[in-house]
Parts: sequence; structure tokens; C-alpha cells
Amino acid sequence: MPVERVRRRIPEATVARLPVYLRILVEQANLEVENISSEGLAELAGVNAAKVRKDLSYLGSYGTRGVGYEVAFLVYQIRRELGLTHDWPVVIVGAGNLGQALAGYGGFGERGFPVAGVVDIDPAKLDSVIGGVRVRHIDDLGQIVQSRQVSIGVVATPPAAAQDAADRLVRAGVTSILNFAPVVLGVPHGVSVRKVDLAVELQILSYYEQRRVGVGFHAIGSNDSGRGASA
Amino acid sequence: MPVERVRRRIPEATVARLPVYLRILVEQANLEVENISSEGLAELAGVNAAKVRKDLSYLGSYGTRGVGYEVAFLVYQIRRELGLTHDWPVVIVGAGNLGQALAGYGGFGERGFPVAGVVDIDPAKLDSVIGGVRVRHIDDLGQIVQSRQVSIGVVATPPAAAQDAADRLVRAGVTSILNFAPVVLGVPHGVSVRKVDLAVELQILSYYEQRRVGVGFHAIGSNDSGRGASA
DNA sequence: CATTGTGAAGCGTTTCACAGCC
DNA sequence: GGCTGTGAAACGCTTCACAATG
Repeated sequence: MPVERVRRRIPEATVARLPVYLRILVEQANLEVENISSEGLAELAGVNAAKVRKDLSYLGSYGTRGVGYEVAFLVYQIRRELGLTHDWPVVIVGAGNLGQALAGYGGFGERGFPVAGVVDIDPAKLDSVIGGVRVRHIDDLGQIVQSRQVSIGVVATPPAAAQDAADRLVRAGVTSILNFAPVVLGVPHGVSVRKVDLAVELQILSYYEQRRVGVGFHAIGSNDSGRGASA
Repeated sequence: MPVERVRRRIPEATVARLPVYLRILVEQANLEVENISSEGLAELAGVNAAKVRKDLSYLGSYGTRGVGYEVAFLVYQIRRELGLTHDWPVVIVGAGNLGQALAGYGGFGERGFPVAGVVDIDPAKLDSVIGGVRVRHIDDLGQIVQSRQVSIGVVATPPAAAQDAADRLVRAGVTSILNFAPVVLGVPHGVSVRKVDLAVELQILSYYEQRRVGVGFHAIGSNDSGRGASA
């Protein structure tokens, strides 16, 4: 067992940006870029350089004054901090339109989140194969979670079934949920939930779109990760 | 022409929550609930009652002390404020896995965002019909945007094509973009962008999941809209 | 001497607490 | 009496500005 050292508490807003930095740094590494300044990374991430420096400072002092940050090293540090040193198998509940698209989308596994299973409550959907995974009955959830050590579940059901899906996931032992259903999930204390809600996103855009009429401007923040309007 | 009255500036964080309140209020209206207190709405939305009151106060003083808020009236006011009094046709760029799922997902149109068109650059994808809409070539974008008065575009392309998609959308006259590609889009000042990035969401969950090991607790915020861990 | 790392100021959001009102 | 509306306090995040430094 490796000894866990004391972990600094990283602000939520920073945690939400680290994945963005990570993606950019990996791209830069592929382009054989060895060093990057806070200024350079900020540009690519669409944020302010001071923010980049502050964010990275939570990981430790890994930059070199006058030079910048070593790309490969930063990639390593961010991966470690985000817990991306190993895979996190996920289980998808709901084999409808969205569940299928998610399971079929290869990017999941590539990025360290292999689909350990797809389950549905509808017998008609069973045994079809999506993205190389056979759809199983929701009653198999516990077994899948146990055997594959799943700790992240994805709710891709219709709204009416979402709370039940979440309850089942929690009962099966899942402690993080990514919710695509337009429903506020109730989960026990200690379970993390993040939601992705298309209608909400569009309605937010609608608000700024409406304001645009007769006004000349608008800047718009976004999902924690600070992307907005930009040039 | 209706006279536009002076519009209060609503904080971004509040704008992101209004769609959630709206959805809940519509549900309550369907359940024939006539009045709701800030406490009640807060419970259903998974937020604090004071926040609900402050949020709603930006719309005006529409509550009744000692009673609460009239559900139907609030629905109307939030709709108006969000610009949901008319439809906002959207155009989807990218007819791959995700683009198809989005176009096929009926919820779009129902919620006031009918799919005015789906375009792709790949000739092989043309003319297939998704969700009742025929896939057209990306060169038709301008024509679609013009004729259908589209101001919101959805980028559902692979990452490498996302910036080009955004550029084309902007050239066609779109002023709001919902981006599903894991890429930071550069857009001219005045164009709103919101992004939905599955990998980022999963990586954020990974962070808290990792922290969980050996610790006993965690609360986790989310996409501007304040859903977190709860009981 | 370019660039990091970081106190301190600034700003937006949340929460408290209570006066105001039905 | 119960619940809203809102100043004011508390909090967290962002940005500034500059000393530290390879």
C-alpha cells in the first residue's frame, strides 16, 4: 500500500479547470512542445495567466522562473492530482438514445473511463450490443459494480426513471454519478453528483441571446470551467 | 412593437439556476400546485431557501409574504426573463454519434429549441434522416441559418473539426454556440459559448473519488447550477 | 530579465438575520 | 404567524502587482 501523503485542498473552481489544462498539455506534448509559460497555457485555455499560475500553484511549485513549466512533468502532476493514474470503469444506466451514444462514443475508454457495463430496465433492450458491450438488465447492476469495481455511474434514463436509477447505483456501491437526466437527484451524503443538462444550457444561451437584442454586448460564463465569450 | 423596459442585470449564477426552478415549477403546475414557498422550491431544487428568494427577487417582487409564490405566475416570469416566450431554432453541426443522438432526442423541440437543421461535411452522411430532419451539407449552413432565423448552433463534431464548425456558424450569423467538442473554441467578442465536456465531468468526479479514499467526506459543486452531494 | 509564486485587493456569490408585509 | 425581500456579513474566486529567482 502506498502511503498517501497529506493532500492540499484544491478549490473547486481549480479542479474544474485542471482537466482543460491537462488536455491542452497533452496536445502540446504531442506537438513536441517541452515547456510552456503560464501566459501560453492561459491563451490556449482561454483564461487569464494569473489564474493559471494560481491554479498550478495548488499542485506545488512545479514551474521554473524565467522559463515556465515543463509540459511532461505538469501532465504527470495533474494526472496524479486528478486520480487519473488508473482507469475508472463506469456503468451506464439507460440504453436509450443517449445511453447508446455514450456507450458507442469511443472517447470514454480512451480517456480512462472504460464502459464496464450498460444496463436497462426494459427487457426489449437486453442483449443488444453497443460499443462492444452487451446491454444487461438493471438487476445485474450490483454484480457489475462489484466485479468490475465501478465507482462512477452514468444516469442516461428518461427523467421519470432517473431517481430510481440513482438509488440503484448508490445501493450497488457507486459513489459518483454523472446525471444526464433533467432532474435534481437526491443522493446520500458522501455521494458526488454532477449533471449535464442540455435544456438548461440552451436556456442559458437563450437568456443572453435575448438580451443581445437591442444591447451591444454580453459575456457569458459557463460550467464552472470559465469558458465564455471570447475573441 | 412592445416597448422594452429597462432590464435588471441578473447575476450569471442566478441565470444558471432559473432553468432549474422553471422545470420544477412546471412540474408543480402539472401537479396542480398553486403556490410554493422559497423553502419548498429550494428543497426541490436542492438549494438554500435564501438563495431562491434572492434569485427570484432579481425578477421583481413576485411573492406574497406569508404565502409564497404563485406557481403559474412565476413560470410566466421566468420564461419571459429567459427569453422562452418564443422558440429558438437550433442548427446542429456534425451528424456523427452525438449529433444523431441530439437530433433524435425529442426533448429539444419540446422545450422550445426545434432542430432547424443538421449539417455535416462528410458527403457519405448526407440525406440520411435523423429525428425527422434530413442531414444537409455544411455549405448549406448559411442558407439554413438565414431562412430559419437560427441564432443558436450546436457543435457536435470531432475535436479537430470543432473550431472550423464554430467559425462557419459565426460566419453564418449564429451568435450562441453550445459546444460538445473537447476543445476551447475561439469566437469573436459578442458570441456566447457554453460547453459540455463529458471527459471533463468524469475527471472532476475522478478527483473527488480519489480523495474519498481514506477520507470520510466530500461535497462537490457542479456546473454553475449548484447541485452537489446531498441527502 | 523573463517568468513564477503569492500576498493582498477586488469582485461576485452565498448566507445570515431580520424588518416589512400579507 | 408565516414568509418574503433585502441590507450586511461572510465566503470563495479572480485579478493585480511585485518580490523572488533560475
